[in-house]
Amino acid sequence: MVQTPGGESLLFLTDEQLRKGIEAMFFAYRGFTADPDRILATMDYGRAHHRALHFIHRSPGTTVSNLLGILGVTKQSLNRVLRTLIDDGHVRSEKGRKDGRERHLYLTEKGEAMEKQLSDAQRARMRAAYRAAGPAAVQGFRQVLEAMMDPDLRDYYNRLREGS
Amino acid sequence: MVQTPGGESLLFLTDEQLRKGIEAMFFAYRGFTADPDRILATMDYGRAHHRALHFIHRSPGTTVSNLLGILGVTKQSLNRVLRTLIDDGHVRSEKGRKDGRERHLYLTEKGEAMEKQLSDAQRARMRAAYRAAGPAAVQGFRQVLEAMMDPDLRDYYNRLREGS
DNA sequence: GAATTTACGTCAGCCTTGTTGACTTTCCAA
DNA sequence: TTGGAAAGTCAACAAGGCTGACGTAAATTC
Repeated sequence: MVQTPGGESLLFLTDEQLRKGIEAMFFAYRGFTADPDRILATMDYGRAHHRALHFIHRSPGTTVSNLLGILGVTKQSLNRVLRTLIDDGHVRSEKGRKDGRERHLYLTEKGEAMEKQLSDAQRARMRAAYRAAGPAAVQGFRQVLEAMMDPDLRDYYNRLREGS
Repeated sequence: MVQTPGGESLLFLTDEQLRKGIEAMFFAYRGFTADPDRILATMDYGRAHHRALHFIHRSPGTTVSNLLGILGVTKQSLNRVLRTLIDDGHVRSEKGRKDGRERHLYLTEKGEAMEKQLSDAQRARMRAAYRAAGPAAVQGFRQVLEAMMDPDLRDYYNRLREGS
C-alpha cells in the first residue's frame, strides 16, 4: 500500500489502476452510444446527427460557428450533417437579426421529437448506471470526467445551461 | 430537493443531471483520445491501431477471435488494421500449438515501444485527472462506468488481468 | 474416413464521417 | 468603401466501419 506523507492512499495512481481506468472509459463509451446508435440505424442517420440534435436542443438559437467549436469538426463536415437535418425538417436555420451572417439553429417539432427519442434511450442507461452506483459515486464520476477534459471544452461544458 | 423515504438525495437522477452526465462523457472522451490521436497522426496509424496494440499488450497471446469480441468490429475491419501492424513489425502472429487454426498475437519489441509511447500519453492525462479528483472520486468514476457497460463487455473488462 | 464446423484471411464494394483546399456570397465594421 | 469574418458549397480523398462471398487449414463429429 503506497502512502503519502499525509497518509492518503496512492494506490489509485499505479499504472495498473490507470490502465483499468482507460479500459473502463473504452468499454463504457461503447455502452454509452449503443442505444442511440441502434435507433439511428433504423432512421437514415448516424452519430454525427445525434450530436448536432443534442446541442441544438440544448442551446436553441446557437450559431453554426458555435456548434463547430463544441463539436470540434470542420464546417464542411458539420454542414453535410446539418444539410440533411434541415432538408428533412428536423432543424430550422434562421438568418440572424442582429448579424445577418450568422445562422441560428432551432429544432422543429419533428426534430424535438426525434431528439427526445434518442436522448430518452441514452438517459435511461445513464439513469440505471447512476442508480446502481449511488449519488456519491456520481459526484466522483463527474469530477474525474471534468478533470479529463481539455480546458476549452471544459468551459463549453460549464457554460451549457449552468445547471449543476 | 428530492428526497426518498429513506432520506437519500435523488437530485442526481433529474433529467438535467443526466444530460450533464451525457455531456461530460462526450467532452471527456474527446480529451481521453486527444493525446494518443496526436501521436498516431504523426505515424501512419489511427485510433483503431491503438486499440489493437493496447489489448494485445494487455493479453499477450490473445487470439484473433478473442480480440474481435473485445473490440466489437468485424474480422475484415480488424484484419486491415492487424495486417499493417504485422507488416510493419509491431505485431507477431503465431499459429496455435494446441489448436492450429488459431493465431496468437504478440507485440514485438518495436510494438511494445510504440504501445508504451501511446499509453504513456494517455495515462498521463488519466493520472492528472485522478490526482485532481482524488481517490474517492476515482472509485465513484469506476463504479459508474462499470454500471454503464453492456454486461458481456463488463465481463471482458473484469477478466482483463484481475487487477483491481 | 468422410462430412461438417470453426478460425482465419482476403477480395470487392459500400457508407459515414472525418479531412484539405478553393471559391462565393453576404454582411459588419473600421 | 473596403477588408475581413461567417457561412455555404464543390470536389476529392482517407480512415474505418459494414456486408457478402469465397478459400483454406485444422479440428470435431458422425
